[in-house]
Amino acid sequence: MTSRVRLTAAERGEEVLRAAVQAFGRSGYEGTKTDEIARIAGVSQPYVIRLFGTKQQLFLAAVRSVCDRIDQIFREAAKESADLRTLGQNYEVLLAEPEVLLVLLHGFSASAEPAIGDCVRECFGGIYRLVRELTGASAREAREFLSAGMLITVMSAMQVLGPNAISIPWAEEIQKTLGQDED
Amino acid sequence: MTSRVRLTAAERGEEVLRAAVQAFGRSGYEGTKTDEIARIAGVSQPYVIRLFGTKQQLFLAAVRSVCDRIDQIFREAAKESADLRTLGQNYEVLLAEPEVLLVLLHGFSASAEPAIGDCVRECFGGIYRLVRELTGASAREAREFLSAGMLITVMSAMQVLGPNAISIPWAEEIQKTLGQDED
DNA sequence: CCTAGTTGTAATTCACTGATAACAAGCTTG
DNA sequence: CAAGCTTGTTATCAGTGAATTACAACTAGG
Repeated sequence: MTSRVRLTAAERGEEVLRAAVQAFGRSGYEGTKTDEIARIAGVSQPYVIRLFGTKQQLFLAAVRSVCDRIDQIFREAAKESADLRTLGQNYEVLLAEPEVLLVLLHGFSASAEPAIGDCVRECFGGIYRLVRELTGASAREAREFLSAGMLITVMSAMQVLGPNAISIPWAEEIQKTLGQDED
Repeated sequence: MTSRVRLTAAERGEEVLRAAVQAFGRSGYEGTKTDEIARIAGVSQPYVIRLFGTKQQLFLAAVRSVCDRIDQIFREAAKESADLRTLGQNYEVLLAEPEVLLVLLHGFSASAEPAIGDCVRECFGGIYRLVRELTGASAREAREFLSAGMLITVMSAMQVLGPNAISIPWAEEIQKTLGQDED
């Protein structure tokens, strides 16, 4: 019926994964229906399942995908200048790709599910280690850095930060302090 | 069948609300079934719905409830000593009541739902304002304080902080830095 | 060109879940 | 003690959503 082109399973899988990041970012693990992911990707719902086995495996793939993206951003930032300030500025760039932060947050939230918890702990631990390696920051400096990142993440989820953010006094007050020195 | 005592709707509502905080803390908004809440509270599932109207309204009540709890903890802490350090130490006390932090986190995650977003923004804004009022902290100090709180919250969700936390090197490294001075 | 593998869909299943309705039992107040 | 309100349950429904199965259409290699 459709005049869609045929892709290899790997290519189609990439498209579905991108759709999954969008959808999971909006509605979380439990809240997202595989049907919705299929609709975004432009394929049928059963095919989404066949490509990834289960909804949970697709979610894990989405979490790993956004962690890779964060990894990538930090590595590129460190090429410019290997300090926390530069990494932080680039983390805020992620506000323009809200799905990335949101999938991460939904991963935290779904950590009670054992398989998801394992994956999320590994990913977050990886980011912590990467930050310290790239910048040579102390544990405490890295902790403060990640803390700020977590606030940005939850504020993004609350839709008070980033593009098309709801304008609220307290949120703007906090936002103004984000550009300031960390030490 | 049961030899349960009859309570007033208000009293039973309190019990159901406590059960809801437990359940939503574990499984989030979408992931928690009203049936599970009913089981914990020891009442039938339809009664849970009748007491709160909808699952969403019950979730909102749970979010407000944990915000009140945080409010309460900060106010009590400030009676001892009205500074961020004292408030922070008391926030860490919440690690012993993980449901509180987890419901808050699940609230952030579910903020895409308009009614939930409104409620969560109001609650979080209230906490920010309260912290500043109680301690006289600057916007930036308050932001750093809340940032640390958010990291504690997500680490609690990842089960790497608090009682019966999974032991992981990077998590313990971060935890050690939490007691240190903030400035 | 035909056959075997690959990509994809339609139809269906089946367990589950929030919500409603109808009903039962207990209190309380005149 | 009867009538009416409150507390609570059982039965049920209508919708849904992940997963399975069977099938169709395309493609490539011999």
